[in-house]
Formats: sequence, C-alpha cells, structure tokens
Amino acid sequence: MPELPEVETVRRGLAPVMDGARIRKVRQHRPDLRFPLPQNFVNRLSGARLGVLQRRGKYLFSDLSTGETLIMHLGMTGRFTIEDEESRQPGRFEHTHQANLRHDHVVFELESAAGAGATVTYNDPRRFGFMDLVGTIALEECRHFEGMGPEPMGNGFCAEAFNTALKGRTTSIKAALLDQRVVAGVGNIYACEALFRAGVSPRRRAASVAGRRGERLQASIVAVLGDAIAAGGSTLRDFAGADGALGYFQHRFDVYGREGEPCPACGAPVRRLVQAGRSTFFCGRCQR
DNA sequence: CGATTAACCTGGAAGC
DNA sequence: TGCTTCCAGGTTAATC
Repeated sequence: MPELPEVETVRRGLAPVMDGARIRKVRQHRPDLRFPLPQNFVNRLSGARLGVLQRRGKYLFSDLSTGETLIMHLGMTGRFTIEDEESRQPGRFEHTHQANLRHDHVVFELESAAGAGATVTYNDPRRFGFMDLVGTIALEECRHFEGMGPEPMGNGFCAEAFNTALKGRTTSIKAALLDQRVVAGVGNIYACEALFRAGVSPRRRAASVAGRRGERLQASIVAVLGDAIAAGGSTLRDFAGADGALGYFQHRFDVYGREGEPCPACGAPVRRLVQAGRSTFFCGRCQR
C-alpha cells in the first residue's frame, strides 16, 4: 500500500534501530510472502551486521556484512513494528491500533552497536510484500531494481528525462505514472494528486503530455512527494506513520478518495473513473 | 512489441 | 445479526 513517501517514512522510522545493528536471530513464521522467502533465509541473516537502511522507489534494502543485501517490499499492507526489548515498551514506531498477530510473518531480533536489544516485526495481512537476498555486487542488476526509473527526488529526474520517457507512449498518462520504469515510487494516490496539481487530465495519452504539460507534471510529482515526506508520510486505513499517528497527510489529499466532493480549486465535484483496474480521482474542469 | 486484464491475498465497509 | 459484494496504497503473468 505504501508509496514512496510512506516507504521513506518507514525507512526513517526503522533506521535508528537497524543501522549498524547485528541480527541476533530471525523468526520466520511461514515459508512465503508474495514469493517464497529465500532458501535458508534465517541462517543467511543470523549473526550478520546490517549496514545503512536505504530506499529505492518503494523498496527498502540494507547491505549485510555477509556480502548479501536484504531487500524488502511492503506490498499493499506490509508494515513494521519496533519493540524495545529491555523495557518491553513499544517503540515510537508502533501501530496505532493492534495488528493481527497471525500476520506477523518475520521477526528480526536486533542488537545495536551499544548492545541495546530491539525487535522489528514485519506484519502483512495480504502478503503482497516480499523479502529477498541478493549479492550486493549485483544489486543494481537484480530483478527488483533492473529497469526501474529514476528516483523522483534525485538528480536523475528532470523534466527533460521525464518527457523522453513519455514520448511514443500510447497509454494514458495515469497508467504511465504507475509504471515504475517511467519514474520510481509513484503509486495510485500520488499519481492522482500530481495530475491534479499539474492540471493534466488522467485520460490524456502519455505522449501528448510530453512538453509544457510534462514540465508541469514533473514538477508536481516532485512537489507532492516532497510534501508527503515532509508530513511524515500519509496514513490510510491500516498504515501508521513513524510516530504512530493516523490521519496525517490524508487530510491534505486534494482529489484522492474524494469522489463527489467539491474540487478544492474550482468547486466542481471530484470525479472517479477506473483506469488499468485502479480508481482515478480527478477534476474534470481543472484537469485538461 | 506495447498495452490491458486477471490474479495473487485478507479484511473492512457498505448494501441487503 | 448475518450474508454478499465491493474495494483497497502493488506487482506481474497471461492475454489481447
């Protein structure tokens, strides 16, 4: 469920206990998530020291002292909980409402450089998330990262590159934004929000956006993601931000989930349509 | 070849 | 109350 801002918020929440920590033990409660967990997953992790937790698109990853890299994806409903082992107190990265324990699939028991213990639990009811171990040397070419588009908050994402990626595409601009090869990390919510901010119709052919509209849309993507990250990541349904507070950025969505409500810019009712099997929310008057 | 659709799962909300 | 239907922030194999 989480898109780039939420994954970045998760990264920031986990980093204090994961960066540089040693993995004492891993508990694996089932053989698979979306995919089978790697062979000997527990043994390949146990005893390893974690590097710095990083993010690429909607993926989290951390190098290990073993020469492998742990890659994690949250799917739609994946989330992490931190518990402080010594005090038995939930950490600041606790869900607002109790997660169903039967969906706690992987538990990392960690020990910081200072010797403090912490438990990081991965919970995922729908199991669309996954974890993988790949050789660190071949990380860029691994099946998860190969072909992924530029990081929207990085130097590689500029209007020129964005327009180039859109040229020749006959699919809708909405569907193109969801294609991780065009730009990494944008999902259904922020695709809708970026299109609204840019005043671009979600039904427009992607190729027809290249140009002035593409420049505006590229800037809108950066702006809306930046706002969401600054707000601590949006929260919706079963996802809680790093501080556990629900209802953060969700109140600031201009069009997503607001079918029938007035457009914040012109007052016309926000409309909903289905594209590529996903709901699109937009203003038919502001977005052309 | 690119573009769309169906499928993977569970749980919560809405409708009857 | 209980049952049914629809919907959900993602990805990808299968199909058009």
